Amino acid sequence: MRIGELAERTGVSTRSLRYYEQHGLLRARRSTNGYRSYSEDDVRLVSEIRALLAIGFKLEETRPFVDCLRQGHSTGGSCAASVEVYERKLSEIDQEIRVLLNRRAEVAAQLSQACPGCFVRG
Amino acid sequence: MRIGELAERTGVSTRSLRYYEQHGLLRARRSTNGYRSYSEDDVRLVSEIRALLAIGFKLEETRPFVDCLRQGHSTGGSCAASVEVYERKLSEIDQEIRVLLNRRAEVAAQLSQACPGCFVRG
DNA sequence: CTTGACCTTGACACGGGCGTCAACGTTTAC
DNA sequence: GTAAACGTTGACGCCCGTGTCAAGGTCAAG
Repeated sequence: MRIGELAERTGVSTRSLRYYEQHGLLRARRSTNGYRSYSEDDVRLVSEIRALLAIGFKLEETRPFVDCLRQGHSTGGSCAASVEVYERKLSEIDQEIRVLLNRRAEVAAQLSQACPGCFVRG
Repeated sequence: MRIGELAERTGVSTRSLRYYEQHGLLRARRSTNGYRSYSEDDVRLVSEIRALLAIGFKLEETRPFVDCLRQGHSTGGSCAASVEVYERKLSEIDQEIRVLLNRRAEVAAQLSQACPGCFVRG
């Protein structure tokens, strides 16, 4: 299929698909006219990328998952490198949560000082 | 005092001070030679801005606090507009925390599926 | 042949706060 | 006098994924 159909089937803009390719995450055969040509596997691959981006992964972090799929695994997360990224991401998220909790406490403290009558739940 | 001294006393780069001025948060008198001239009050003002930025405020969101200080209040948070920003910020932070918690759960779920032996605390 | 839908590459814009450099004026110290 | 340290404005870069536009090639339908 061509890029337009892949875009439609995955819900991803052609701009993004070309961007993924530019960064080596998506590879396309080329037709004789120069058009990109994709297979069914690429639909899954793009879906995997989007699913990861949706839960806060950076594009670069999806690379191990993409490689994993290319190596024939049914799931992008089945490889050791992917598991490592999962675990690293977990700790990053935990760290961000800690930062936000600290910020929240700080803001709440300042608010209650500036406005003693304001009740701050939490 | 001139910009270099203000930068040193507040620990803020001159670049940042000019940036704040460019966005109307900091105002400087000008000496005859064109140099910016600051007062003691500006030290407090810059400190207020930095304290707010440090807890996740956007620069624009510090404006009510700055205005509040300019109106003679001893604390930037003593004005109604500031309190509103505090409260809005609190709910924004809460929302971000919820998003991160959802992401964490999602990542943990995918990890435990990809690697059943991996123990995920939380 | 023309129209229009599709494809190609390349490039600019965004947001946000700041680093950093250029090119130049001023003041201070020697 | 001159060098160093300071000041000025203006501009570009960064991150990062995407929108959007430009200028063109390709193909199917009429």
